[in-house]
Amino acid sequence: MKILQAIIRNYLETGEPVGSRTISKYTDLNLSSATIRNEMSDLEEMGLIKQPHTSAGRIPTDAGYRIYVDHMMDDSRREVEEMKNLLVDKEERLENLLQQVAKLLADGTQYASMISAPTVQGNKIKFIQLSQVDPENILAVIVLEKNLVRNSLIPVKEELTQEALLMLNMLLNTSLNGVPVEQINLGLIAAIKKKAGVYEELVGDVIDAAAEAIKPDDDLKIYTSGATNIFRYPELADHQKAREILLEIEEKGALGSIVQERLAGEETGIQVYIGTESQQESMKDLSVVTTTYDLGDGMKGTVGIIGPKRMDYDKVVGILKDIAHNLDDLYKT
Amino acid sequence: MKILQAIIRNYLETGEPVGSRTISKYTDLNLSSATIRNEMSDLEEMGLIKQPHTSAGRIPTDAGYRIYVDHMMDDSRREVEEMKNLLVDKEERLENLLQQVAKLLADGTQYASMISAPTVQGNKIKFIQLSQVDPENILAVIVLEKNLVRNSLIPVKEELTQEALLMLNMLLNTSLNGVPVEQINLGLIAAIKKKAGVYEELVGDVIDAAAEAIKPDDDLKIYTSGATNIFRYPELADHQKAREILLEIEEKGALGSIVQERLAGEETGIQVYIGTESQQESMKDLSVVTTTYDLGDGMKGTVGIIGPKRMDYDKVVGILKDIAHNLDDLYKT
DNA sequence: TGTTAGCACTCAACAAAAGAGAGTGCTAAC
DNA sequence: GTTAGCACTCTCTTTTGTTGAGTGCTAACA
Repeated sequence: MKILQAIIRNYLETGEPVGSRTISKYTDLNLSSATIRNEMSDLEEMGLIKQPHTSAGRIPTDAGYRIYVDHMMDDSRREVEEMKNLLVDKEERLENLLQQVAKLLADGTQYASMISAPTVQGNKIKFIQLSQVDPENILAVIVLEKNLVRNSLIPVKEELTQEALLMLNMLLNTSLNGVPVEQINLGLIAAIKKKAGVYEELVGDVIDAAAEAIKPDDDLKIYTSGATNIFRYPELADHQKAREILLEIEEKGALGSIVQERLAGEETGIQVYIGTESQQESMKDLSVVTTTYDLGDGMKGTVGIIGPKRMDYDKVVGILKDIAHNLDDLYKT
Repeated sequence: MKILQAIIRNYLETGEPVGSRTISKYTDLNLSSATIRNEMSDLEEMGLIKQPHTSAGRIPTDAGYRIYVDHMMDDSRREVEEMKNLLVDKEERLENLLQQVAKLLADGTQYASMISAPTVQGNKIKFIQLSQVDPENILAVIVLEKNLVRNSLIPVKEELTQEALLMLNMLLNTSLNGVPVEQINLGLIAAIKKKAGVYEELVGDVIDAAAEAIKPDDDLKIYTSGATNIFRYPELADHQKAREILLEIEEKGALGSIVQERLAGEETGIQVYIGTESQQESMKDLSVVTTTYDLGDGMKGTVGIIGPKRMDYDKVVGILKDIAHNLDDLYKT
């Protein structure tokens, strides 16, 4: 239905309810406003558009947006050029990179953005080393494939001898090298402990620390940017709403669920949540567009845009694809 | 002047301009409204209070708040009990701790809060170790006093021999052990390089990496929380203002300057910036109360509360002192 | 001299009333 | 199937009063 498309297009731009007159005038359909009105009636009956009040124009419903996103989006309209060369520098620290990407997205789209730290799934241990840092502490350094480095300080009762350290290092490396993080289980731990002899306890500590260091860190860390952009959209800028939305973005609760949902699922393309589709009460006036990026070797994360329901889906989808693509390439040099 | 105190107290509570009648009624001064009016005239002339418009009550000016903060605050009124046992758990990762503290502050005060990561000033190197992680990379682990661990991956052209590594480790440790980070200068580097012989280049890389790893990381990292609390205060919740303030908090520009100012100065107590006193246009409707915390060995940071000018200074100062105290103790076990 | 009562005046805030304008649904004609 | 015309609805804006809090000033009082 060309008319639905026209209505949504117009509403995306202005944010105002659009009336029959406007459509009749500013499209090349060459239909009078009366005809449009009839059609509108039908569309309303189908639940694709609605009137905020009698004698106002129509605005799209969530279902209406859905149709638009699924069938009517014009991929050629993508205005990605501006961001094409965004040059995600290979930043020293992942954290900064993510924050930078979030900012980039927010600035580029004028919406709010989020990006989750990649989860380290199926990452393998590549190198372990214990060193006596001072008489009371041993430093365990664990390097994973993809050169992720973690370290942990382990207090010890007494200083270890040079030989003991050497022995333990050897032991740990031979037993854990190439083992995926998830596969470190009690059985394996027990086996290694046994071989450690007197240092059983210490080895237990080291493995615990390793597990600890790897898991909960980036667990569900989400970086956001451009939250204040919501003030650009009058329909969201109202006190009550703005407050709720900002709180949501700050606390990241709803975003967390979305990210988890994304990571759990197998789907890897663009996903669009319109209004209540995200199951989150606080998101009812927002749309969230997400996609998955993949740093390789199971390091996946989610990146997305949060904006008003009347967001420029074409543009956002384009930009997200771009970013995800860039991130995908980043570590595959 | 008891009257000024009464006016400010009242205004802090209500946020509404306070009239002569109110003061006359709800204080134990036993003065009629007429008298109060006369006094108010004087206070206005002195620039301590002002009227938003004729026929409205008076509100304090920045100067008025200043007087209050400097001379009239009632320390006994502190309502810190609620937070007394806040139990800042010794979190694994500093970052989480700081974020947690920020949230605690925001929740406890109902204002926005900020905390800067501690700057590592005068921290000394305690331990350095190079290890061959894989054929192309060497991992440099640097441990500082206070057990701050940094690491950096250095690409190398060819694998080093066991002996070479041992030699370099020995060299680096003997030359850099106990050296404050700031004192690593070109002269020192040259001297070490010379001793490194064939590995001159590699050593240079390591030291560069070390310097790199230590400095810019936590440099001016600021964690904030509770930004949305500003919506609680009608005088800030207006679109335009709220947006500016939230943007400021998100971007952290102004906060950064304040933190730097604090760290540069020698003062270590509570500091209150009222309105324009912070030199930041965007802060003109806000007050910022900060204090410095000290994790020991020169690891200092700034923690503060950002709120409306009519914030409950007594309470905020109390809580901040408490938090700073807790943080001070944290690492001094 | 400091305090108080009284009064006229000002001005924001609220509410009711009056238009204006946009948009609709429906009917009748093309 | 499309269009013109018209009465009707409802929001939004503007206007006009009205109210009430609060002031400044003057004159009386202790």
